[in-house]
Amino acid sequence: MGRPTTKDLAKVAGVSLATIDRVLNARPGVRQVTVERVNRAIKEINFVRDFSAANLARSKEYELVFLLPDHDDEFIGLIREAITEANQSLAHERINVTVVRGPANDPHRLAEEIDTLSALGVDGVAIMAPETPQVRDAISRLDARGIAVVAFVANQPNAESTSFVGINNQAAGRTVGQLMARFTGEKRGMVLVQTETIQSRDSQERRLGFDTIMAKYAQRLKVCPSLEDYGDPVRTAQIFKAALQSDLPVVGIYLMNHDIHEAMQAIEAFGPSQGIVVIAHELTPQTCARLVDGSLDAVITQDVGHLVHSSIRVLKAKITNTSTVASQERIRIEITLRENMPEEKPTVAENIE
Amino acid sequence: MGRPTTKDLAKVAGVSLATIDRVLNARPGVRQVTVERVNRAIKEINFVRDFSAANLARSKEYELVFLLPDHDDEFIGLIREAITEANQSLAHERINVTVVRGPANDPHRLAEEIDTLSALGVDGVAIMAPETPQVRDAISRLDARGIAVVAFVANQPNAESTSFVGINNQAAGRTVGQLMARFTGEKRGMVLVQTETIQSRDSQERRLGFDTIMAKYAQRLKVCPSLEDYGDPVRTAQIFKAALQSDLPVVGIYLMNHDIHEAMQAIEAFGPSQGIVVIAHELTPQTCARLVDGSLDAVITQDVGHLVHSSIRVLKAKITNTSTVASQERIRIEITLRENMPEEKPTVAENIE
DNA sequence: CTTGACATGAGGTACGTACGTCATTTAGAA
DNA sequence: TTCTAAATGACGTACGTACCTCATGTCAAG
Repeated sequence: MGRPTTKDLAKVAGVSLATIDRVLNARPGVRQVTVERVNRAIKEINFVRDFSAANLARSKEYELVFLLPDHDDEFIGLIREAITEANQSLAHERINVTVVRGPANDPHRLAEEIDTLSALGVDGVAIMAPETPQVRDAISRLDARGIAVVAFVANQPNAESTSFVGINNQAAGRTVGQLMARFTGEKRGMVLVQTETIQSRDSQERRLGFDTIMAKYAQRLKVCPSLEDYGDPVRTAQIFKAALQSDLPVVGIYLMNHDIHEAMQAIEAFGPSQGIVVIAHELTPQTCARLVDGSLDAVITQDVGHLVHSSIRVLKAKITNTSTVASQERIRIEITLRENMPEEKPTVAENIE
Repeated sequence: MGRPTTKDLAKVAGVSLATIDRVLNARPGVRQVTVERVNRAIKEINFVRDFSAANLARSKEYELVFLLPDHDDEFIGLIREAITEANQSLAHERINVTVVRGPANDPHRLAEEIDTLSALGVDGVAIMAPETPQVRDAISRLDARGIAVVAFVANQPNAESTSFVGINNQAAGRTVGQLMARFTGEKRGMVLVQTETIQSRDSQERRLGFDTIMAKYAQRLKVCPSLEDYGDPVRTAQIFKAALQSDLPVVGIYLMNHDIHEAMQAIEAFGPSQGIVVIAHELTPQTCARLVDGSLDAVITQDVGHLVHSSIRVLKAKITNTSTVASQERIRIEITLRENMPEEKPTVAENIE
């Protein structure tokens, strides 16, 4: 005997299949007493709806959308790859994932973009965007229309009923701090922190965590105010040149941006060739290469595949009103050194023949 | 229009549903030319079988077994929890996971245990056991009966057609080496390496990786021969006492065992209270606590939930003869410091009501 | 030409659920 | 009691696939 079915449930609850159906799908026309009788029976025989069969019968596909920033850095690229991959492996489960790009730095237009989604028969949205009042309101509107929402990578702490899939940035900053404190040994000097803009919540949280640990464990080091480059390569070069040529020797650099290309070039151009501990975020082809050649000492990572899959699971759970396994949805703050970089291991299973 | 169905496939291939069925399920009675015609049509319309529907029709449950060592340490406990959890979340997918315990250190009896499994209608087995000829042969026998096998945590490199779900232990050892080299700063002295037995393949690989890095980056440190404690608490205390009271100061300790309780007690009893860098494996309640209180400096981790889920996905893929997404099945070597320890974040989704 | 082996088609039932229609029962008010 | 609306039951069809039976087609050996 397998799991109990709706038939078993009907028998135990002493009602017909039709009533079971009405209760399970929250259709009208059932007395409260009967609803409760059915619910008791559900618990009694530990009934769980067979979602494969349910979806089959509904012949419904879940439409999920990832709303990503419209600029392209390597991190976003990895996310898009992971989404494509997920879309393929989830085709079996009647889940369709698409990507929509939105202007991350224009809250009004972004909010409009979000509003558009609700018209398109979308069932769930994962939003990666800086927190703004406009976005928060747009999320509420989605919520009002019964569309599931997840904050993806960037938290939306003020949007209610929106789960967050991503890392605790303050903890990430602390982790970088700890590594910086330990990797610099007993050296004295200056630590640079670079970011695109200190306006962004992520930057602020990471910086806060970083400072906490530096203050606690590395008072020998002087942590400079964040260097903002506003995404401008010329400015990046300038600020690094200035900082690296100041009196105090630079012993550590924390790169908060996803895109580290310009910064690394500036460091190589103006800094000493050896001995600066450089720590960055996100494992991309570029950061990988730089871990290998030693120009980066550590990279703080959130597993992109995990981020995407977790978001999808959470969205699906919200849509079908089921529960998720909390421990599985926790995104780890990973530390990657040259030694524990993922290798390309050979594919494990065979293809369909 | 959703995905193509068997009907569409039949139309395109110019054959009947019955023939499609025979081809898809490798039933006899179809000419080779016809099989190829169907296969061409599959590619042409990009047909993918709907496994939910297929499983529904089969009304078959997949029986998976995790064969775990019969001793109980915290790591095994975590694995068992993860399996229980997975079993619940996979009930929807008609996957049943059970745990069987086997005598890890008695290859003959373990092999018998494995043989028993094939009688029980088991479809797939994840085996966590040291590599021995007996086990390898038992795995071949499973294989011969068409039962999918995965080597879990401990690799079985000589068992053919057996995938491995776990980490590269040599890389893990290298990672520990790098951390040890950097965390000890400029200090000089001795590094201890403790293991249950240097016989085990895992220990050997980890040690090898560790030594490679120490030789390369920390020649100032003297790495001692591995201290074997054979799982005996008394012996653990003895060897640590002797090592810690020798002439050269101990600056670092690498604990390879899952169970670190005895070792840590000995270190606290006989070593200096401060300044020794201690690195261990696996994130358990105990190692967590010791990261927090500072008596451990770093823990090398493989995500247990990921291990379990990945094994299940790989087994399922083998059984249904489908493919897995390689990047998703790669188990990361994670570094955990106090700062990036997983927090208990509140459950994200609601329960069924 | 017959025979038989094999290849293929046609059609049904089942899996567990969704969802529709229509008939019937029940409860509460008149 | 009688009427009415609400609650419930009975039943059919559908989703995409598996798997069974039986009929029919084809081809080559005898």
